[in-house]
Amino acid sequence: MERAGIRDVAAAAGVSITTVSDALNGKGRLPDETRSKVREVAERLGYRPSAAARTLRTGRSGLIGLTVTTYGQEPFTFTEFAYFAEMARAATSAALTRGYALVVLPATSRHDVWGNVALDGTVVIDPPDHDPMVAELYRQGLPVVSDGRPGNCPVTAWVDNDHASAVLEILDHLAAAGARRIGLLTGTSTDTYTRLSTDAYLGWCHRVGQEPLYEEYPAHDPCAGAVAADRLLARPDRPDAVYGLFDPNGTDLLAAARRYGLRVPEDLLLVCCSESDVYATTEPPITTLSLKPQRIGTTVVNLLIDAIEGIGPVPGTDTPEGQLMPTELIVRRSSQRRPPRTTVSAPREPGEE
Amino acid sequence: MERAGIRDVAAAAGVSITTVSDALNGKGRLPDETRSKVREVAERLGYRPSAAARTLRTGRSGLIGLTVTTYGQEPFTFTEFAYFAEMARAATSAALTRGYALVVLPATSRHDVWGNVALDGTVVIDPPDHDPMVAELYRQGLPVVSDGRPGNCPVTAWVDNDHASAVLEILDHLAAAGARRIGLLTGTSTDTYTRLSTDAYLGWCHRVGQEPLYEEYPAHDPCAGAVAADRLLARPDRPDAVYGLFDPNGTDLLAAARRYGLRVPEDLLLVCCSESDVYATTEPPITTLSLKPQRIGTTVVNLLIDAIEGIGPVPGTDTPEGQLMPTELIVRRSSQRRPPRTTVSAPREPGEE
DNA sequence: GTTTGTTGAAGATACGTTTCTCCATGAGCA
DNA sequence: TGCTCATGGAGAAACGTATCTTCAACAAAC
Repeated sequence: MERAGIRDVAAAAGVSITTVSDALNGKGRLPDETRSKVREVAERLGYRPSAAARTLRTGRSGLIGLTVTTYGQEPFTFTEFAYFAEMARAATSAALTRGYALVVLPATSRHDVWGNVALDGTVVIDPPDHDPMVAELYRQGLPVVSDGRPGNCPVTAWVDNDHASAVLEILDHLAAAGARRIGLLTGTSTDTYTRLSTDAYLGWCHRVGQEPLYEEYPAHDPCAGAVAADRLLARPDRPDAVYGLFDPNGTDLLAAARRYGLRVPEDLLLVCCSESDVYATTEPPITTLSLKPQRIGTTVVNLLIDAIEGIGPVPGTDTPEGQLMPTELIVRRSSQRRPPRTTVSAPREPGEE
Repeated sequence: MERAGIRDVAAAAGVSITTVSDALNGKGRLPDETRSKVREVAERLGYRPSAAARTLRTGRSGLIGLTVTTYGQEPFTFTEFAYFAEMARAATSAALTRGYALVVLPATSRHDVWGNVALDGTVVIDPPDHDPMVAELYRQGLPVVSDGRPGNCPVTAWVDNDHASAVLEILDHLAAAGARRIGLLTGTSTDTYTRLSTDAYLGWCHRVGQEPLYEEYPAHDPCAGAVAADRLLARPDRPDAVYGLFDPNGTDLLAAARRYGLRVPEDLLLVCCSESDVYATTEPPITTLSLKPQRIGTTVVNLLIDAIEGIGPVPGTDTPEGQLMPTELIVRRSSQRRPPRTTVSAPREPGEE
C-alpha cells in the first residue's frame, strides 16, 4: 500500500496531472465541477502532496530558521531566560499564522544540520559583530532579520528595544522613589543588550554625578549571578537601590538582601529585567522591566516573511530598516518607598466562615 | 550570480555529476586525488547541495516534528510550564546531536503547515485518547513517539514518568513530616498526567483512611490557579499539607497561605511539581517534584530517530515499547517540620568589612 | 589468447511536483 | 464559410539530487 501520488489521483479521476494540480491549488481555468470531482478523489485516496517535491519545484519550503546563541557547549540555554522562551513561542505562533513553520537551529554555522534543511529565511537573535554566519546566509541570498541591532553584518531588517531609554526610565523611577546610590548588576558579555544598558547607566551616573556602583558576571551562569548579587550588597559603599539586567537577578538580590538583613523596599529598592510573573508574588513583589518579547518575536517573523514574499521595502535599499519597540515597566512594591494600599483582597476572609 | 548546482561543480571540475555526488558524500570508488579535487572545486564555487532535492530523492528530510497541545486558541502556551520549555530544549538539542532539526507544530491536524513540511517522524506530547492526528500520522507510515502514555492511539514508542509512584512518594513524605490532612491542587483536564496523579492521590486517601481534600481548576488558566489555591485553603476542613500538580501552584499556595496567616512549614506543608528553580529562593524554599524533562526529551527524540533509521525494535512487534523514567523529589524547607540547619552561608558577613 | 576481475567514472533514470506552452473544441460574428 | 476568442484541458520540461547500470581500460590468471 504505497502512498498515493498526484499521478494516482489523475488516473483515478480520469484527468491529467496538470488538472489535478490546478484543481487542488486553485489555479488554472477549470469548471467547479471538475475541481470538486478531483478534490473528492484526492480525499478518497488520502492524497498528500509531497512537500519535498513542491519545495524543489517552487523554491519555497515554508520553513524559517530561528538561530539561538549558544553559551558554552550546551546548544541552548535559551530556556534560562524567560525572554527567549517567550520570544520563540511568539515567533512560532506568528510563523504558523502565516503558513510557515519554525526550525530552531544553533548559531554555529558549521553544524551539519544547516546544510540539510531548506530555509526561506532566518531570524537571528542578537548576532555578534561581523557574524560569519549571517554573512554567509546573506551571501546565499536568504533574508535575515535580527532581534537586536546587528553588530556589523548585513541584515534585511532588525527589531530591538530602546534599551538606553528603558534604563534611564528605571533610574529616574528609582531616583524619584528616593534612591541616592543606584547600583547595577550587569553582565560580562559583549552583546548589544548588555553594552547599551551598561553604557546608559554609566552615562546617567556621569550626568547626575553619582559614582557608578556595579558588579558584572557571566550572564549564562546562574550561580555566578547569586554571587555577584551578594558581592554588590556586600560593598562598603552599598547601594540603596539596584537594577539587575537579567531575569534571575530579582530573586538573587532578594535572597542576598535577606541575608544582610536589608528590608525591601525600606532599605533597598529593587528592579530587574524579567518576563517571569513570579515576581508578582514574591515577598515583596518586585518591579520588573518587560521587554515584551511576544511583540518582538511577532514583529521579527512578520518582517522576515514580508521580505520572503517580496512585500515591504525594496531590496535595492541597502539601509536595513530598523525598528524600535517599547518596553514596559511594571511597578510593584519593591521600588516604592510608600507601598500603595494593596487592592487585591482575598476572595474570603479566613475567619469569615 | 546564480547559486551553483552540482552540475556547475561537475563542469568546473571536469568530471561527471555522479563523480561529484560520490566524492562529496564519500560513496562510490574514487581515488583520493579525485575526491579532494572535487571537494576543492565545490568549496571554491560555494556549492551547497539543495536540501529539497536531496529530500525528494532520498525520502529523508532530517526534520522531526514536535507537537504541542494547544489550550484555547493560543497555539502555544507551552512556555507557561517550564516543563515544556525544558523538554523542547532537550529534544531540540538531542535532535541536533544526531543531525536532525526540530520543527514545532500545533496539535491541530488541520493546520496548513502540516502538509507543507516533510517530516521523518513526530514527537507528540501527551496525546489525548483516540487522537485523530496521531492516527493519521501512523497511517502515513511515519514513526510517532509520545511523551506520556498514549491514550488509545498507535504509537511507535512512548516515554513517561511513573506519576503514580511519584505522588505516593510525596504523600508518604508529607505524612512522615507530620501531615494529617493532605490536600491536592489538581486540574480539570483529562490528560494522562492529571488523571494518573489524581487517581493515585485518591487511592492513597482511601488506603490510609483520609477523606480526599482537593480543588481542581483548568490548568491552562494561571488566574484560575491562584483562585483555586485560595479556595483550597479557605475550606472549613483546611488541609495541613498541600501538593500542587502544576508549576505555578507553589507561589500561588504560598501567597494564599500568607493571606490567611498560615506559616510554612509550621502550619502548612507545601510541595509542588515544578521545573523552575525559583522555588529554591522563595521564603521559605519550596519542595518540588521534578519530572526531569531533559531526560524525557532526550529519550523521546532518540527513540524516534532510532525508529526512523530502522534501529531498535522490529516494526512487526506491534506492542509499542513503553519506558518509565524516574522523577526526583527535591526536598526543601516547605515540607519539613524541623527545618534543617541552613548549610549555605553567605560569601561574606555584612559586618565583616 | 581468451577469460575474469578490478578500478574509475560516465549515462540515464527517478523522486513528485509546478507551470509554461500549446492544442482542441465550439461559440460568436462578419 | 472563414476568422477570432474564450474555455477546458493535456504534454512536457524543468527543479537538483542520488543511485542503478553500464562501460572502458587495463591487469592478472588460466
